[in-house]
Amino acid sequence: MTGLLDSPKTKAPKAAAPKKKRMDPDEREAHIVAEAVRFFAEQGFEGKTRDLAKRIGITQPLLYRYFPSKESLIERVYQEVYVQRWNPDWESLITDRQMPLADRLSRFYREYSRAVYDYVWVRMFVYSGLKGVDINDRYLRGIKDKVLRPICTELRHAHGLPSPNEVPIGEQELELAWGLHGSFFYRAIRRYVYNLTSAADSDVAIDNEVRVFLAGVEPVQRQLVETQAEQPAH
Amino acid sequence: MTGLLDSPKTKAPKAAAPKKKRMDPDEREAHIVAEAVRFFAEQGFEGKTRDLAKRIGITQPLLYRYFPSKESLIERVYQEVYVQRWNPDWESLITDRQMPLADRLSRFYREYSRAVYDYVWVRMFVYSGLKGVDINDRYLRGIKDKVLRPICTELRHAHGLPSPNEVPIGEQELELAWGLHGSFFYRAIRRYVYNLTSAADSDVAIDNEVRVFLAGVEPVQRQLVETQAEQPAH
DNA sequence: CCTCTTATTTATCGTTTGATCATTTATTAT
DNA sequence: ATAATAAATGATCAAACGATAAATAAGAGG
Repeated sequence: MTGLLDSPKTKAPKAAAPKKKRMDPDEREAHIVAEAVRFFAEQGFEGKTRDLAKRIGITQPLLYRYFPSKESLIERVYQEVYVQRWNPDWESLITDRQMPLADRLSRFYREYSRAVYDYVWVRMFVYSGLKGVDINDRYLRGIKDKVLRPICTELRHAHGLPSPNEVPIGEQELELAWGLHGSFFYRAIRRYVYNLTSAADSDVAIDNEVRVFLAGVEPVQRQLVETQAEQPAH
Repeated sequence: MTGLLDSPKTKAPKAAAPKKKRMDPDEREAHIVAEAVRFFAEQGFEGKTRDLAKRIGITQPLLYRYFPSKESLIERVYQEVYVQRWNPDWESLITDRQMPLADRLSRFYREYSRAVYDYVWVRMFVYSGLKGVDINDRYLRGIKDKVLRPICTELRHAHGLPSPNEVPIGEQELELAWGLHGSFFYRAIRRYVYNLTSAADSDVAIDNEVRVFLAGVEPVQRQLVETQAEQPAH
């Protein structure tokens, strides 16, 4: 199972620990990481190690027995959050032309939301974006290549337009797919960054967004592709 | 000119100061605020006062002659950023039925982007969202009431559907408008939070998004309104 | 029971950070 | 020029922070 970010580590978190004054090192480490993930998602990476320790129920110096520095703990937290949240099957789902495109997009965004529509994931992604960590750039490049470009390609096919081999996908055309993606992801931002609660069911909202998009995108894409065909390289 | 956030202060920033060893207090204060705005937008509110002072070209204690605490400076920065960025004319623009709806939406989002599609504004808005400052909640409530609900109402009118007085606007219906708004604002996030550069012209992208939205939204909204009419209160 | 190992704590160091105060120095008024 | 005003600096404090080292105590093995 290859993630969208290539990362070597693959380690399943252990089961919850019973009340014990002294923990097995592996257990303790897993426990620290698990709490640190939520802690930094809430407080940001400037969160204080003393606060984290208090929350875990240990003393602050104990953190330094398991991680040589705060930075290394944060590094570990990153891995914990961003690894294993991408299912490579999704790429073939989007391009599976035996299924109607509307179903493919709905299913993809429903399943993708299961992995990503999550307090920790969203906040940490935005935090690291603001801080300029390279993770976002890599990840979004993956989104572009493995989701948005394929969507454009499938739209071309559905609308009887030339394939990307014949006419490359232009910036504005790609922006259409970003629009769909944005209407999806912005809901997560509203919820987990802005803390807005919505009574609207996410799956239903996804279906509706896909319907609106597919019902309206054809003439716009057609125009963009025709323009692109005339001026292959701007 | 009433802002989307009700705020009392209205003070125009002065002109740039010439090289002078000693500044007029008003000038100096304006200068500090102007630099602090960019500084906190970059670094976040945990940015150090010493770094800020070095950047301004003054000593750190001088900040405390103009602001009693770091917190008060941040408060001032908030006001500077969020006041005067809302044009009340936009509300009447959206509801001006003498103009085609497509033009209204395109014009609104083009003009709105002039005010909001900005490094400082976007980053600070997201920062304060993560930190749980109340500004976001108030602001987005304004967006909902002054932009998204009106859009839903105008869509109802354009599609010959009952007005919100007869059938109230449901959550999922509102979510459609959030979708348009998200496809717009997510582009700003990509650029200023994730630091992704796009060759796509923003105004063109807005026009395309509005076109896709208007061309595809009708059947979905119709279905939602009909469902809503049957079950007025969930 | 005693001993050994080591997980965990207590105490503390060096630095950073927001904030204060006495001093200096540029500018204005006389 | 001289005195008065206050803008700006240098020195420094107290608390907070990441990190270290020595002391404590929980658990395993004999």
